Amino acid sequence: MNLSPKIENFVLHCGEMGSRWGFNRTIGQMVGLLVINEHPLTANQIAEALKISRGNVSMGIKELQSWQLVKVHHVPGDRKEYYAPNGTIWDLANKVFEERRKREIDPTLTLLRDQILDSANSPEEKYAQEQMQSIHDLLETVTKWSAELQRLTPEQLQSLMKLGSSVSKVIDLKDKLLKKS
Amino acid sequence: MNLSPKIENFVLHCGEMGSRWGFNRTIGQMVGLLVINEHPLTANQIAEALKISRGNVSMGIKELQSWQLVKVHHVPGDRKEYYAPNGTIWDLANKVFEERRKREIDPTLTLLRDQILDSANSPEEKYAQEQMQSIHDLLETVTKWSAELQRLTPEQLQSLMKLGSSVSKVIDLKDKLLKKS
DNA sequence: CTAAACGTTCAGTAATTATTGAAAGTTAAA
DNA sequence: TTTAACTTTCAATAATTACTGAACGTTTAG
Repeated sequence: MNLSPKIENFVLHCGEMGSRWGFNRTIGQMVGLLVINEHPLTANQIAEALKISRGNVSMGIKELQSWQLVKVHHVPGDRKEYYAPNGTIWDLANKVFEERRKREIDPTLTLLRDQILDSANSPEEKYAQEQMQSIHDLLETVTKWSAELQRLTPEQLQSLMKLGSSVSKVIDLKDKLLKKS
Repeated sequence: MNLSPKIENFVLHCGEMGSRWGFNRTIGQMVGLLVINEHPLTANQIAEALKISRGNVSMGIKELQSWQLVKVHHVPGDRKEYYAPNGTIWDLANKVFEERRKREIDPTLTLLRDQILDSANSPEEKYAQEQMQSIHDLLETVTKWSAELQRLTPEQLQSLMKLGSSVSKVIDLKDKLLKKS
């Protein structure tokens, strides 16, 4: 496993971005490495390519599996496990998006639902309650929207995104549209 | 600054979520505190409420300003600075979203643009190139889409998000719609 | 000009998070 | 059943990130 400079560059970049995408540097590099290689890699190949310990690879793979970002391949007559990205680039991005929604939004939504049920017993709490309600409504809207997007086929999604500046036209015609349906 | 249990609960939760939203625990708490309080707070009030040092508040405010999440108020005849959220809940969410796009997507887009210009000189690089192109296209689509969403008024945005399950109908009618415009 | 009241900076330290590597677990061939 | 070829786990440690508090900077009132 000797990476060409171009590929190494990409992998290192994924490492730097790793923590911003929700994992850590090593796991970012692992994603980059798996995505950029046409063929599945063994844990040892990953350890060697990234110059990290075998144990670290094992933990990283475990984490990536919890995000559903990798799948395991087996070669007949070979006991090693071969790891590959679990789907296309598009699929992976979707999974990251979904998983982050679960981690970044769902817990707050749960908390807010509980808090809102309690009644306020001071002016400060009254205001706090209102703010919590706003946050709740926002997050709920985002969650529903995100569920809708997940239901679309990749083609529909691309189609929607490529609407671009005509999005506002769509919105303006929404009412007319809804009457038809 | 003595927080009621309910409010304290919310603030602590914001702290726990802080790092998932892109900052750290203290800064998460600061956002929570500012949002949940009807009136702007001074740095000392923040320090006291969150039981952190004055210096930490100063650094936190600086960070929040870089995200454009707080604004400063002044009271005539009072030298203290009063901090408040920079807009509605909706505005804040938008700013976090936008800032995160800058940090999580833009640097990768820049890298990929450069890498794609270079020609591949081996089969592995050929494949790598294709993958990078896919990632690039995906990120570019997301970036453009996000720019579109930023251009909408909050009302239009809400309206779009509330389309819910009729999103697919909108997409299916896209062609018809585009012909009209 | 001086002092008081504020804000900022940053070196040192504390807290958290990531990594290693050795030990233990698992599987299957011989 | 033994052994070899793997994977996993986790305590110790390294690396990173966050926080404190003292020193310094700035502004204004007296």
